[in-house]
Amino acid sequence: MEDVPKVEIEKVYEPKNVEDKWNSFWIDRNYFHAAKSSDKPPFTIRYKRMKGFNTLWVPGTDHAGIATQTVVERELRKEGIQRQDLTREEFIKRVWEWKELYGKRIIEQLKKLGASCDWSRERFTMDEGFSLAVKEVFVRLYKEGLIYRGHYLVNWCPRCGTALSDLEVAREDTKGRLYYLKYPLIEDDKQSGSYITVATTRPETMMGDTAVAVNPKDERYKNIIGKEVVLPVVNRRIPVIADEGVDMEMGTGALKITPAHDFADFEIGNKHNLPRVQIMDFKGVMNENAGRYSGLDRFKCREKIVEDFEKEGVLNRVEDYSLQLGKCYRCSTVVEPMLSLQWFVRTKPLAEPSIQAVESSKTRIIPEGWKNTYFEWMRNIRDWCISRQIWWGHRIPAWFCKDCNQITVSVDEPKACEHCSSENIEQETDVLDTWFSSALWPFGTLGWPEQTEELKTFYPTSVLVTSFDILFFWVARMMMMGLKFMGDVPFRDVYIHALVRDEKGEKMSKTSGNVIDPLDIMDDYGADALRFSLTALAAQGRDIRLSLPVIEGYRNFMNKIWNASRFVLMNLDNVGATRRVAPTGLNLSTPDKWILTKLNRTIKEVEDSLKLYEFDKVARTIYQFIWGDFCDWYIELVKPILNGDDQEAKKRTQAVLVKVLSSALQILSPIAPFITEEIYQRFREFGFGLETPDGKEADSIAISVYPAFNQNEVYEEAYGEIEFIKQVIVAIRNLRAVVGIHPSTTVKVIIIPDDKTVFEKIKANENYIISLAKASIDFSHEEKPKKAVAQVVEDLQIYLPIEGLIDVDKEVERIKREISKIVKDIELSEKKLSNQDFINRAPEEVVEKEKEKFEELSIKKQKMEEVLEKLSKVD
RNA sequence: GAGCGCGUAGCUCAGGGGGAGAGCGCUUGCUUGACACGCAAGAGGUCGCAGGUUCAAAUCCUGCCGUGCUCACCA
Repeated sequence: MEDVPKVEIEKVYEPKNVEDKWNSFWIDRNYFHAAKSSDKPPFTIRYKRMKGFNTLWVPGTDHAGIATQTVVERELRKEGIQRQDLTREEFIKRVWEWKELYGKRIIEQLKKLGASCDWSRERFTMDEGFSLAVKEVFVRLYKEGLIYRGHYLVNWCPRCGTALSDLEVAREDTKGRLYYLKYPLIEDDKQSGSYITVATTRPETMMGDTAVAVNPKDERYKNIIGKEVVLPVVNRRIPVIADEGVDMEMGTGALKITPAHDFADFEIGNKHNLPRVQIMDFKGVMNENAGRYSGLDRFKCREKIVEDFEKEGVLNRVEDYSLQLGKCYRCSTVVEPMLSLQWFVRTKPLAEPSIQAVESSKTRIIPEGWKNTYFEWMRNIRDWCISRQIWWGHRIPAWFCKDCNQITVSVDEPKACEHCSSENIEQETDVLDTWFSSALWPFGTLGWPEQTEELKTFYPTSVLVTSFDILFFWVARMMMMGLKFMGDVPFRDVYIHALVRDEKGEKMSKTSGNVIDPLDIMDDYGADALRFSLTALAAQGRDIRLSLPVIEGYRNFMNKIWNASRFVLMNLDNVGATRRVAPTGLNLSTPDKWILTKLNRTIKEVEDSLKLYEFDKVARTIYQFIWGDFCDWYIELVKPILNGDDQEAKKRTQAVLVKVLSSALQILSPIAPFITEEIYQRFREFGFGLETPDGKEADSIAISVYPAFNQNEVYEEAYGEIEFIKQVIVAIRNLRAVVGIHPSTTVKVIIIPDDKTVFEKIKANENYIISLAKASIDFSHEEKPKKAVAQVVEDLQIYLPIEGLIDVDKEVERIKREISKIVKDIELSEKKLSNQDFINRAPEEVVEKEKEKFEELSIKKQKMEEVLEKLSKVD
């Protein structure tokens, strides 16, 4: 007792005391810094680093154009300032100031989580270098004709005051109304008194109608094709045209055409050369083309016009109608299709190679199910509107000439128009879609357009880990740009991880206020507990429901690891002697062999699962090994040795303990880096350092060599033996519980083995049974006990004699229940074995296994019946 | 409308043609020389419903019911 080492370790693991310390330790030591070039293949994450790869994780953020501008504008408004009160430069300065203050949240979260990014390479899409790449890409695409400018109908957010891409419009189920409007028919140049009725959800757009379309096959309208109707309110005459695209079943079969405010109508308008009448301005307010409604907001206008129509008899009827309304994904304002001059990317030529790359698995998408979603989008891709009418973002590098009206596109600011040499030029005020710049991330962050060493080393990257909701926004577009400008895919693997939802399964969002801030969780439970929870719940193809009880459970697991380590450390006396002893050469005990076998199988399973991105399996495997095998059994099996006098055995056990725990910590380290580092550093103080790839002692577990599966440490026989002994121990504990014996009382059990091998197996492990089941064993071959409860393990009968009274009836019931369970299984097994088809058609090993099972069950049944008979005789 | 996914213990979820699993919760007993954020022993399930394929189906197929998501210009 005197030489118990002076180990001072807290009973409960406190993440707060260690996490920040190790984070700055890792970063100061440059452990996450990637070599510019290396002969080692690159990959990300801690696991690969421990496997000796040159790893790089580039951290960074995009500038979130519209969202950020919106927030900053709101801040300014609190000061009574409108954006327009400032110059563009002043405003952008304000955005940068805001970004410096609040834009670090994500980075903070990442750092706190212990993300092993190379922080010296942190990038921001608005950085100078990255901006250069953006301009370069724009210019090249423009020169190739893949970017064009034109007057088209685009999705317009009247609140944000900018065009949006198709992806930035969210469709939402909305309750609306279907209004039936009567348009008077013109005959012989005057109103005939008859009408044609059209149905619309947007009656206010009628002022922009330039035709009514019907299906040429529609008998109802055949005779009025080519005639005219007169639009109420504006009194404009418009033709009735025929178009095959009109669905005769929908509405009235007559479709009002508003080319300037509806995408489908725009197409029909083009086909028939219809004029486009724009009836509202960019704020959604009706303009002079709206006649007496001019100046009204579009929704107010609708109310008013419906009211008027009702009075004037234009309105035939109104029906409730549910529709999918497009809304701005940033502010939920109803999007308005608007005619305007915008910049577009011609996407088809870029999509083609991106489709092929995934078809040929040059890039793999994991889980595979997402491939279809990717293909679906890529194959139906439409041109991408990339111009935004905001200030925060990459200003489009195009200059308009006021003399010749031509455009000059250039990376550097031009002095004069390249067409007429006029110096009277002005830069485009629009900026680019944020995603246009994010699309360049994989090469833009590595120094492109310069051909840097980093590009050569790390492009194509190994893996992108991301969420499905930006599969199109980001992944698809990185694919297009990567293939276009680097001639190769941006990443080999795309791992689509689960979306984290709240405990009710709802998507977290700021508006519904159910966001759990990871920083808060880490504050309460530690970063490792959060990391482990997310890993354990990361089953492929399923979202994560994050709830506090789950995190608490894994916090407890961290504490368990802490205490197991505490136990091992407290038992490391004679440090010098056991230091760095490889357990393989020692005279190992059966439990030693058993735990080493388990360890190696665990390592193998973990690595196999990692390769398949099955992170949940990785977590479960490690959890089971550390808690279920190492703590519950190995430590318990070994306690008597550590407390005993056999010095040799003690040293051997210490060596195995350290070896197994170290390896377990290593495979856990990529998931729980903080606690494993803390424990590792304490082990180092005792002289148990791990090695780096070049054979030096590792200053950090994060750079130690990941343990490898070792076939020489797999001991089948010892493994089976301990598994058997475990069953015996559980059986005895069960008997104790049934009878209600106090845990501290030692009992005597009678074990009746049928053959010598079994007897020897028990005998050899008697000590373990004694200490783990608090039982002494009496091998009485002849005499079965008079008064006892019993259990059967395989062909082994275990009796616990009873001194006092037990409820014999209850015990008989219990055994009978157990027997009937066995009988059921036997019957099932028998049925199979007597089925000729089964014998003939099932694989041999399955039949063999079934026979063995039948044997086992039969023996067990027989033994149980003996026990029952015995018990029944007790009065 | 099209596509994808999910219905397994009270809850959260693994598994995935040949003996129903884990964590939490629950019951019972424990200040056990690492840990009560713990230890030990238990209870708990026609694997959504109905057909089909197969020697064998919780697992594969079809349909249905429920549920979630993504995409789509249908008035």
